[in-house]
Amino acid sequence: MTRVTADVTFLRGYNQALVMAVGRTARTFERATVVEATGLTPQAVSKVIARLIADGLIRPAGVRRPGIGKPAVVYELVPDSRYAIGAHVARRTLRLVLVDLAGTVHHSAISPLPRDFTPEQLLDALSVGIDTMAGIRDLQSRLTGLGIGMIGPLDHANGLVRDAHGLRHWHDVPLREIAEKHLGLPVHLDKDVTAGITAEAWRHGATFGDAALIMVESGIGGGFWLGGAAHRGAHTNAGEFGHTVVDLTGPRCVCGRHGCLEIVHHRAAEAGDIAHAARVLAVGVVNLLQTLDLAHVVLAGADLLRHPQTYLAAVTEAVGADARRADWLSTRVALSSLGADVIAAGAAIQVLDQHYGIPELAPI
Amino acid sequence: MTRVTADVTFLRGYNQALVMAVGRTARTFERATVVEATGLTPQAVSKVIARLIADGLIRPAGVRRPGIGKPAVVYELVPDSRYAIGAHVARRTLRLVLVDLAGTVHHSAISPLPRDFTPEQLLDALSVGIDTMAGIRDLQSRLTGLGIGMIGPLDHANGLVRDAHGLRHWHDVPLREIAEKHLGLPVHLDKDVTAGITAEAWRHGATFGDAALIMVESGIGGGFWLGGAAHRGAHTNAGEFGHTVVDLTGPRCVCGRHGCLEIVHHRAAEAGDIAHAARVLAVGVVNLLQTLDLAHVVLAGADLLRHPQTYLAAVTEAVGADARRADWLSTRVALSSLGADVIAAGAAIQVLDQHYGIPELAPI
DNA sequence: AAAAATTTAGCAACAGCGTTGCGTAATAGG
DNA sequence: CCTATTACGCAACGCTGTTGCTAAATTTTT
Repeated sequence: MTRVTADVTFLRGYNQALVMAVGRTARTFERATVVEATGLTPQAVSKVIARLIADGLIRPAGVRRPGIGKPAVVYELVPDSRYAIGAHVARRTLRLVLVDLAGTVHHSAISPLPRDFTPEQLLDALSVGIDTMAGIRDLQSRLTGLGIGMIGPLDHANGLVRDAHGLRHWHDVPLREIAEKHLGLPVHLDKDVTAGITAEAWRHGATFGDAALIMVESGIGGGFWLGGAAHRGAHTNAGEFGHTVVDLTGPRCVCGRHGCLEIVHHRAAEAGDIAHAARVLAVGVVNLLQTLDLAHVVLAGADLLRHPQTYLAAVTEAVGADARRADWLSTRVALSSLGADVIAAGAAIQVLDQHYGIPELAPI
Repeated sequence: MTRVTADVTFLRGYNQALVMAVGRTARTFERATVVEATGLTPQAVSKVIARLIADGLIRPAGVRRPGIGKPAVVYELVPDSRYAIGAHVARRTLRLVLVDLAGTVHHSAISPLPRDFTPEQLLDALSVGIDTMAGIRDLQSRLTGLGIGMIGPLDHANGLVRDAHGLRHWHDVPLREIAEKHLGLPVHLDKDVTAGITAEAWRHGATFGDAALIMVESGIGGGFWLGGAAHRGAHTNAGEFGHTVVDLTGPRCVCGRHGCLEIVHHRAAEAGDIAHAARVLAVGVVNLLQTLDLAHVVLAGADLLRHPQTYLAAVTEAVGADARRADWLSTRVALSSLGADVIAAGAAIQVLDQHYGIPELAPI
């Protein structure tokens, strides 16, 4: 939840979220751990911990004997105290996952969607899937909401699907509103790639720096994590990374320009030369690094994950080979740790993040 | 100043900065203006205003009679209550500007730097220039510091120049530290383009969304303003926008890759075809928009400003012509409102921003 | 000219945050 | 059994923005 002004209730939520962040990152922790990580006074941490225990979000988990002196109480996150469901809506499939407060994926299910499905058909599919998942455990009171990650363009702030590429019935659909009404759950809507990078950032913890998720799946998109938050751009349209020109004299792309990364990559892949396709993608990735100076690059997407090692090798090699990249310019390249679940899991995590993540201030 | 934990002193500084932001944006304002803009209660605004008046940062400026009822007190920023000096260090020149709290440039002076100047030579040039500027007015107590914007690579957080392109004597120079010692002023060091976009953001006020400053001057660089803050990347190396590949089969660039935006643009400009060069740059700008979805693009740099209308027209046309860009995807393209002063002014503004801008929280 | 209505300003009490000072509990070692 | 050490938390405090209410300054109405 973003807000403009800061009052004492903001302090409460903010410092509480700091402690939760420690709890997610470390399996167990004690008061001193939090004191060191945050700079809060021990007394303040005690108060925050008491509140979190009262909410059931963390719990004592034994003691640590420091050799001499009173033993320190060890705490741990209670992963199953809160859940969220995430949905990855693609052109022909719906993937649903159940994620707990620790960011662990508990169930994952994929189901087909009708060709050119309508909003109503999606809602029905969501409804069925959610009921199944919620029924597996008794989640009633612990389910915080549904996150939906899907292809854009869309308007994240207003929960509006503007004009999903290649889906005829999706023009200016107020999906968040109608889904909340239909499902009786809080709903959060975002672009697929943005949801994906959120999953990676949440799971890696606070030390996760600026990063991008590169997704190759029908098209090529990018999700960005910059300055400790997802970057969506001025109109929730950031990430159309596939439609950046890398070959001025290249073939014409569906978007009207020539030599877009997507079409050049697609031609190579179509011709069966995956290694070449991967090298083309790698050029685009290095372009991103030059522009944004990222600490992490995460590779994902169905088409990419069919040849994971080819792509990983090509991108790693291109990043490392760039002559301008000095030793202090380190960038870690990796395959998504969540595989095909990354988008859906990220969508779920965005819901958890709204409640238990660091609250943001949106100055005026 | 970034900090991890939030306490009441953070609230104080934060809400105070909100009021200052209103004061900078609007020429005059009253209590009700701030209440509406921030959501604070009138009583809270009164307290903040009282503190700011005590510090001499704002002052009453008459009354407004609302027709009926007690007249409202009108306030205004006191621009000359604080100053900062900004330096733009280029390969052969040093530009110094004096900027007041409102972001207005009062003096601007350019002086030559020796070929392959050393840190000592720069410090001497800075020293002379600063003494001159500080002598013009009696700034002693009102001078908040010196901001330096220069070519990279550098380490913003530690004030370290790593390896400035084309300057032999600039390897791992702790410029901030030695400059503070030599000049007796707080010093802030950043990349030129990042300083530049900060100037634009500060002057446009809070409604300024995600934006980029495109600078064409010997090389091509980009400064980014994303999510309400400057984006520097993981190693203060963001902005090497000129070294993104736009032509896979293009000529070899100094950086080792083929078909970088910079070399392709340079070849066109060298051949005298500025219109073509501008169109090449425009392709790069649209690439940025696809990736980052920006609300503003600001054009700057000595080479670009020699043909301002040619570049402005080419970029505006390319942004508008992109078939994928629907009507809701509006991006404003403009020339820098500060002209050649933009980098130096931005460096100065970064100093002012540290004191009177919105404080940031850096969670763990 | 006096009263009413309206708008703005600010004093005083309050709730809630993290901080500080200091006393208490729990352990190991002598 | 005493001491040193470590961890914990109550109570008072200073600070924030908020709330309730009164006072001040002006125009409009009577």
